[in-house]
Amino acid sequence: MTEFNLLFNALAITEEHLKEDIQRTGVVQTVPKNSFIVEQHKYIKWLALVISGKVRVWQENEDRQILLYYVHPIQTCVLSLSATFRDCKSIINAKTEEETTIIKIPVRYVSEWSFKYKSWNRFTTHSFIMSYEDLLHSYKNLAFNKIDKRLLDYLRSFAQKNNSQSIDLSHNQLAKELGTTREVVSKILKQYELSGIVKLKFKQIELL
Amino acid sequence: MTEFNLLFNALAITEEHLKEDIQRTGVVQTVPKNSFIVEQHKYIKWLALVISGKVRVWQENEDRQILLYYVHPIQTCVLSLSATFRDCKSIINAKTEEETTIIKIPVRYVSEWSFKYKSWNRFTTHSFIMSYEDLLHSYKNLAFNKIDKRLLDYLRSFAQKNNSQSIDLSHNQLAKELGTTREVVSKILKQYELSGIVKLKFKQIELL
DNA sequence: GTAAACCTGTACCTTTTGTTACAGGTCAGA
DNA sequence: TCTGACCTGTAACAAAAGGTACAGGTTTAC
Repeated sequence: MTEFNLLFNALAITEEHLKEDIQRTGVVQTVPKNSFIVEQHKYIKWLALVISGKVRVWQENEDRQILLYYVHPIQTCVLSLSATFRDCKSIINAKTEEETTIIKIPVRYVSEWSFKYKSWNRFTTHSFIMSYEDLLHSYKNLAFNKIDKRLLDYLRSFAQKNNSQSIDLSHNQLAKELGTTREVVSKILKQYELSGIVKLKFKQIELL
Repeated sequence: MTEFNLLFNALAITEEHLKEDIQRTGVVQTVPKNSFIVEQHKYIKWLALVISGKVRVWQENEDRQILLYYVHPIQTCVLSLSATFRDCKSIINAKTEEETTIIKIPVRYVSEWSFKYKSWNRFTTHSFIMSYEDLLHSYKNLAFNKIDKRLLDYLRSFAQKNNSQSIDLSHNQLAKELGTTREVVSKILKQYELSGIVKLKFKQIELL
């Protein structure tokens, strides 16, 4: 099955004209691990739809960074979506975490289609809503929870998403996801290990 | 000018059919100060468009709360917008801060129109984008800045929005906007007063 | 097989933020 | 004018989070 067909199926796209439009204007591209898809302060020219692989989206300061979300198949980075509706610079970074295949669509079509094709309208709207609610949850989490809880939450949701009880991340990586520092993560994890909640290995954390 | 016409002007709505639809299905309502427009965990049945007045939107925990944003004329609470696309319970609270006139639109029309009418599509999309970016800024702010800076930022943007150098809020109210406690706000403000950045009065802070 | 790069653990200290407790000020309404 | 509700200031303390420093483990690439 072609990448395009995968996309059409996943988004429940039935309109033949939309299919044609996407196939005519979209570009299939496979990018290696650790490539930037979107870079802070740069203009967004394409909407990237992830077909396979994984993309990490985050914000950064001088010395810290914080995860916003991951883009999995078949999703799009809602921020490039938003940029498509008014030409603007990116306020986030997005980088592949593994080899990733995307379909790139020039931004100017994205809003045009949202009025022209019902399924595209549904897709963009739905993406916005989901992303907004995700961000809202993150915001609430950040505002009200201490890092020990945020860390455990992160580990659990990571485990759930990957359908495995072990998390293959270094303390440093975890710190960056949560916007804190390595030492803090090490300390908390050690606490959790002493409480019998996790088991620590090299670059791996096992949830018990 | 009627409330409806105010709305049509502000949103640049030209389609006569859309105007008719809005007038037929919308309900103009003036609600007193401190009324709930949306309540956490309750179903959202209407999309409220603020015509005049001001609505505060926030999230809360057991003992804390944090401001999300204010809805001013002519805007809508993007969360009720998102709720309209899939029947769901509210995850936020919204309350009038002064007497407020709204136009309520039953949720089922909102998504329908976004495909039917170009200007409505533009309006909903635009609302989403703006709100998303606002929230993203808040998130970054919360993640990377200490409360003293967040407080000062808040005061300055408040002053700017109200076009006045004095902020008529108690320390307690400020604490709730920022998700912290009254004592912390008092201490920081006193620091700023000693540094000559603000002047403190009863229920009023003047930016110098 | 070895160096360089990265990972983990931990002790100690500092800064930031929150808590408790209390004293006194301001204001609106009875 | 008195009262109760709310506001402000502040000290002393506690908890949370971050920073510094260092010791030693693991992995990868040459």
